[in-house]
Amino acid sequence: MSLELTPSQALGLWHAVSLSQVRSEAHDLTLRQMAILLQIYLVPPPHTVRGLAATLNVTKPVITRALDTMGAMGLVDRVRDDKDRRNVIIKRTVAGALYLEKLGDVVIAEARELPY
Amino acid sequence: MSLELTPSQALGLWHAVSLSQVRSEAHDLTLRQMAILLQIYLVPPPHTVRGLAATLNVTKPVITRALDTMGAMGLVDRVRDDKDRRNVIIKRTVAGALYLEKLGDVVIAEARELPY
DNA sequence: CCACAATGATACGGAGCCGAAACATTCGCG
DNA sequence: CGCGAATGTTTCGGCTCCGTATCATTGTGG
Repeated sequence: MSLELTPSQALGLWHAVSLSQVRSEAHDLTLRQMAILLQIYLVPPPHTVRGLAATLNVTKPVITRALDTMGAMGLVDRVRDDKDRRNVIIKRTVAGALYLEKLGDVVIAEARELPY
Repeated sequence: MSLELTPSQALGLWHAVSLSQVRSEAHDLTLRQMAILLQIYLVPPPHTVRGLAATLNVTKPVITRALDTMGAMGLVDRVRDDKDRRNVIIKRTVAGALYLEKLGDVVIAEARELPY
């Protein structure tokens, strides 16, 4: 059975999680960065700059810069593809997995405490 | 009964909605702006700059600037409080309500199409 | 081999947001 | 009245992100 939400639940959940993120997080990710991170961790590899750019419907420099930023945070890693050295394969990290695990916990907790 | 999500559902929902926002939206709101907008529309008025700053745990200029931006987009409106002219009351707009209604629709649609 | 395509990174000018501090206006209270 | 507190705005320098164009490296096909 699919997950059926009422309009009140949908916006209430988005509100509660956004609020939680804003309140707690000193260094929050951009919506684009968040989407890239989730794509990397929730969709089977391999992930490339070009592939992510096509999926998110943004230009390649957007992906490169986001990977620079999140790479510096330790959330992702980049490795050259040895079969085709033009490609860069984006790798997951323990820190990235932990980051998203915490995000999932927040979503679950806020969903549980929603009114009706 | 409360809304119980599995970790997979929680992150999958966040992923799908973020992706949808990034792909479609030319001019996306900051996480802070989103939190402010949702706070204004989901919590009973009145809303003031000071109150929002305290709720979101940010400084007042953050609220002022976000209201400038979202006001220019027509998503919110500002009116001086006649009882205490130091206060500014933040008002909802039709465009803002419509914007959030569409966001709610996206969340509901993505939740419905989540795997297991 | 060599010209061309593909991939990702970089340069550059512009725009938006940030935190801290200073500011203008209004209220309250002695 | 007058002075300090409260409220919201503005200013400042700095940082990040953006889009376009260009570059460097690597693969591919004739």
